[in-house]
Amino acid sequence: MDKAAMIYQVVAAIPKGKVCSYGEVAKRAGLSGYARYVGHTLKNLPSDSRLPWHRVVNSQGKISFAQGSDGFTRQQQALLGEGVLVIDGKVNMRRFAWHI
DNA sequence: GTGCTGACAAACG
DNA sequence: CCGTTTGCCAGCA
Repeated sequence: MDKAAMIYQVVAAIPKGKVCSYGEVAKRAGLSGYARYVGHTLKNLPSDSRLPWHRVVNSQGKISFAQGSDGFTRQQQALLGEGVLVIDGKVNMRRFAWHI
């Protein structure tokens, strides 16, 4: 199984309305320490991919894009659309963090 | 092969 | 809470 494929599986398994950190995704994919690789993989996603990449944030619960950037806005809107509260680019991990 | 970069993370101060 | 430092791994020039 390809590493990228493992990451896709984990990201695709994140329930709607929940979020997960890059490090967590990497761990659940059996790729401990590959947090940065997860970011690299999501960045390379084809535009026609239906992967819920917007449910992945950094360990601080913040969107890993510069505020005001295109990616930032799209991710924030996608999360808000699922009922995830995003304030100042930060997600309330207490309520929306995904854990098995 | 070497060195820098990046949608990261954890530990410090 | 914020900035810095160190550790990580893959991709690219």
